Amino acid sequence: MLEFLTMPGHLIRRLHQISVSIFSDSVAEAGFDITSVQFAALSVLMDYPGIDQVTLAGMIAYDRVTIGGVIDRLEQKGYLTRTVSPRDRRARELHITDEGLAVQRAVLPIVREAQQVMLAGLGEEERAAFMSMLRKLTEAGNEKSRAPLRLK
Amino acid sequence: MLEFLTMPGHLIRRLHQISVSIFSDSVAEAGFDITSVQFAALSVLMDYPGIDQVTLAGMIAYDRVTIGGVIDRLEQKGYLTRTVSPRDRRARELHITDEGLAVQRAVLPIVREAQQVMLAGLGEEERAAFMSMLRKLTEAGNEKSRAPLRLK
DNA sequence: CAAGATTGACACTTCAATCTTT
DNA sequence: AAAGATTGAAGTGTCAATCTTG
Repeated sequence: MLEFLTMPGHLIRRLHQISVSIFSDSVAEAGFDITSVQFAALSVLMDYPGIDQVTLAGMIAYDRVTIGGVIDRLEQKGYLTRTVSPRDRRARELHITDEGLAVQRAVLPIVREAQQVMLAGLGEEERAAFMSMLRKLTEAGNEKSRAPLRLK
Repeated sequence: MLEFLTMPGHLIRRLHQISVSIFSDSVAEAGFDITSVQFAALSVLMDYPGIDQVTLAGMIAYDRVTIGGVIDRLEQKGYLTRTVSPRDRRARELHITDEGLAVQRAVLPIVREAQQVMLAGLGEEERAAFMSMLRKLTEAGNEKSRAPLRLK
C-alpha cells in the first residue's frame, strides 16, 4: 500500500521541500527577502567577480535559463550588475554590488544555522555519515542531472 | 571558498534534481509521458478511490494548489475523473480511469528500477543506512514543510 | 558551425485572495 | 466562521527555438 511513499525519490523530494522551507523561514524571520537560489548566485559572485552566466550556472549546478531569470531578479533588487563583456560581446559580465555584498554577509550566518535545523533529526555521527553519502550520491549522479556541476 | 557548495541544503537540492532527471529519463525512454508528481497522485487514487483533493494532497505531502494543477493535467489526459461530491458539494471526488490504471501499472516497474539508479553511488549497506536517515529527517522535519504529510 | 544569452511554452511550488458550501 | 477548491502572481526548473557574436 502506497509503496512509493517509502521510495528514495519521494523522500528526497520531501526533504528538499523541508529544506527550502526552513531556509525561507529563517531568512524571512531575520527580515530578508532572498531565496536560496539567489543566495547561491550571490555567493559565487563574491569569489568570482566578472564571471559570465554560463560559468556561474555550472558552478552551482543550475540551468542556463533558470540562472537568467534569477539574475533578472537580483539585478532588479540592485544586488548585482550585468554588463556586456568587452572581450566577448555574447557574454554578460556579472558583478555583485555593495548592497548585494552586505545582504550576502548578513544572511550567511542565518543560512549556516538553518543547515543545522535541517539535520536536527539525526545524531552527531549520523549527520556526518549522511553528509558523506549526500556527497557520494551527487558526485555519482552529476552527469545524470540536467544541470551538472562544472567547476572552473 | 564556495562554502555553500558543501552545505546540506545545496546537496539535497542537487540530489533532488538528479532524482527527478532519472525519473523523467526512465519513463520517457519507455515511451510514457508522466511526471513523478502525476505518478504519485495516480498511485494514491488506486488505493483510495473517491478521495478528495485536500486528502490526496496530504497523503503525498503536496500543496493544495499544486495538486489542483496536477489533477487538471491528469484529467486532460483522461487518467482520472473529477466530479462534485454529492455528500459535500465543496469537494471533488477523484477516480482513476482504466487508462490511468493501465499507465500506472506499466510505469511502476520502471519507477522501481529508477530508484536503484538514484542510489547507485552507494554500497549495499550504505543504501540502507541512507534510506533510514532519509526517513528520520523527513519525519523530524514534516511539520516544517509547507505541505506536511497527513496520512488518513 | 559553435557558444552565450534570450524567449516562449509548460510544469511544479508557494502565497494571498476569493468563491462556494458547510 | 471554517473548509474545499480556484485564481492570480511570483519564483524555480526544463525544453525547443532563436538571436547575436565568435
